[in-house]
Amino acid sequence: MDVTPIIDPLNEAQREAVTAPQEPVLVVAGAGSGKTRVLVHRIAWLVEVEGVSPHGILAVTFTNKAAAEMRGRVEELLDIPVGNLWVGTFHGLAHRLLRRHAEAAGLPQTFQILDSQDQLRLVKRVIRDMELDDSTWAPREVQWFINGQKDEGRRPDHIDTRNDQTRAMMVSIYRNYQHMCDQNGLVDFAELLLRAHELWLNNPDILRQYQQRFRHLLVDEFQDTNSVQYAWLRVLAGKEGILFAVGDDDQSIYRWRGARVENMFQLKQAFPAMREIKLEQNYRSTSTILNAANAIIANNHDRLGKNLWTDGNDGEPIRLYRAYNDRDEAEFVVARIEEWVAQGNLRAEAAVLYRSNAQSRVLEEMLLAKQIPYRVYGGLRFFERAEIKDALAYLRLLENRADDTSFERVVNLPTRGIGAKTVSQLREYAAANAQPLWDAARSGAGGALSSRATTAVQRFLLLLEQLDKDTTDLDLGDTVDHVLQHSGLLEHHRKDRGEQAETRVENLEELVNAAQSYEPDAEDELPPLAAFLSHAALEAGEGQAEKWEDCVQLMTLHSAKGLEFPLVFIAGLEEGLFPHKRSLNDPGGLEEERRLCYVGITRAMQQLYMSHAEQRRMHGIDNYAQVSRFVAELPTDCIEEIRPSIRVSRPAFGKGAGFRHTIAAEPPGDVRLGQRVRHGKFGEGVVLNYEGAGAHARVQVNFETAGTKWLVMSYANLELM
DNA sequence: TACTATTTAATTTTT
DNA sequence: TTAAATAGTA
Repeated sequence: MDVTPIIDPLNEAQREAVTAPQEPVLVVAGAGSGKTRVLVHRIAWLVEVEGVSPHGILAVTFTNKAAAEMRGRVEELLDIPVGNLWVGTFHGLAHRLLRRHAEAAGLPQTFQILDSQDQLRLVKRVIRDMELDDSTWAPREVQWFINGQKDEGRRPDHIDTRNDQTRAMMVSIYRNYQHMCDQNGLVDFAELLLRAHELWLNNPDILRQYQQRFRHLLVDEFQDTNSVQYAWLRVLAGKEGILFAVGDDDQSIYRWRGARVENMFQLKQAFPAMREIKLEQNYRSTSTILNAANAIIANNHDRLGKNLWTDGNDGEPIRLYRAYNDRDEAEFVVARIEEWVAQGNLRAEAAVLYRSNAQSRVLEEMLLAKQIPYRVYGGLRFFERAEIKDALAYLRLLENRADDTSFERVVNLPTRGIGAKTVSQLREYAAANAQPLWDAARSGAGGALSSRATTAVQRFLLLLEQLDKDTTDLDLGDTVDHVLQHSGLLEHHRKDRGEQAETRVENLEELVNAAQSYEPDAEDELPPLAAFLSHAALEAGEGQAEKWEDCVQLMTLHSAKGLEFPLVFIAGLEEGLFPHKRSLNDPGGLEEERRLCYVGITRAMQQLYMSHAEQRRMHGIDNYAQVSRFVAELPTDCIEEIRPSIRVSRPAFGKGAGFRHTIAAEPPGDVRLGQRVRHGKFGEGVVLNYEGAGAHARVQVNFETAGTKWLVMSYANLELM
């Protein structure tokens, strides 16, 4: 057998990982060190050389994209279809297990998946039903709480609420929410994982079956696993399972979403035989860029520790630009991109990275003004669009009449005279009788509805029954088409004028296409419609399905993870923005920001620009910030500061012009960050922040006794100390 | 029921 | 500033 294609393209460390004996392995893979290659080749090695059947291998990733790529590359390398190899996301695999063992998992066969939008709606409803004030119990925070608990594997009963009223209330919302999900056969993302874990724990025979099958567990991006995912893996591995984990602790940027880097550190205890291999040779960036990345991340503690290197050349220095304001910064970035393109490079090779989405705005305006095509990552995905979700709600009701979320979504869409009043009557009746809205509607809420409402509701029920009947013999594409035509949804959007309405109609037509060309995963053994609905929830689709055009890439640092670009800009390196002020409270948060910076830097292949603005307009008011601490952490010999060319006058935007601007560029009065001040009423304190200029300038002061306050400079009469 | 005015809050988002 | 959600009005 010829193993050259499998081991030849590998460097020494990669080869050690790929050809390691069948024992637990942890691969600490730095950015750009070829971790996907190692995973793919490891699978090939196991199959081709070690004689392991693909049937006995499970490979887990976080994103559908990564899963698809891995599957594709394995098939390419092995040159044979590997149908019974399980490759998928944690959520996808958990979903598959729950479908296969729905009963053992305590779920109805027809359970539906809630995406985070659906989940938020449901949380809102629960809060309302409990007659709680939703400003005290902000639905987003409650959702956050519930998911946080689930990510840690905690059910309501596991949570200690002694001496904590707030927590106790959170838990009872959680409990009611879960009750609602169970009643309606709904499963949110976190629940997929938690249930799958509980499936192992409660059904030893099922667990054993999978333990015997999957002797090899390969996990990508291990630093991003949360507690439940980790527990799920450990239980599945048992005593015999062989774990091959790949990850980079320095690229852990999802702690705030439940990811636990510690899982990576604990592996050695959990699997004493664990062999640790570091991939430090980088094939992406110049050594200047790598030096900068290494220097930044060296400021973090709690690392496994590694140093990226390359045998490539130094490349160009990292350019640092200090802008007057955000527009100046954008202008600078766009000018550099124009140069890049003028040198014959592709726009698509340039990426602008930023900390928060709002920053894209100025950049977009500038790109628009210069007529440079661009693409902003993020935003609504195809299956998350309102009109698509409406259509899916009809389809979900066909699958599962007990899906109240979907019921409420479309019961009056298009409008058919079922107003808020009627729905709330139905809801009340359904709650009182512990039955789905569908059943409540069938009984006309026990006769409580007005005759007009009753007819309207009956018409809706009949419509759905009719849709169900008419689509029994249709294939998936025709079913979706039929539902769109006969539910009145398409008509509803067609009669709407305007560009947006047109897009909506196009999207709905696209949905039919998507259904027509959808190929269910053979392993999932689901009826086509059910499979399609799950697919829609688990894989939200592309952001903008635009046709390919050579455009500049704009995205947050988070969404840049895993990507690479010849030319990279990191914009907005300012204290309070990056690192973000909301992560400064705890040291862990700051370290995560630093890792984010590390991720950003390591995206760059050839050229890296970093910039910050003295003045930045946020939420409509001008803010002043100091340069990010991360800039100071860069080695000075990697950096070349770019001085703005001398201009006759400083750029002043809007009214006011030069004079005003001169004042604005300085902190109000003589106040500086960290300055001690005294106030007549509040006593002594320290200046934390300031914003605005002239008469509107405000400072934030942390007083020793009075706490933190925002004060208007012209009134506060602060005494400098 | 649909449109308009007002209020409120604004970090990151693989599934 | 702005987007979204809510409240109020025709």
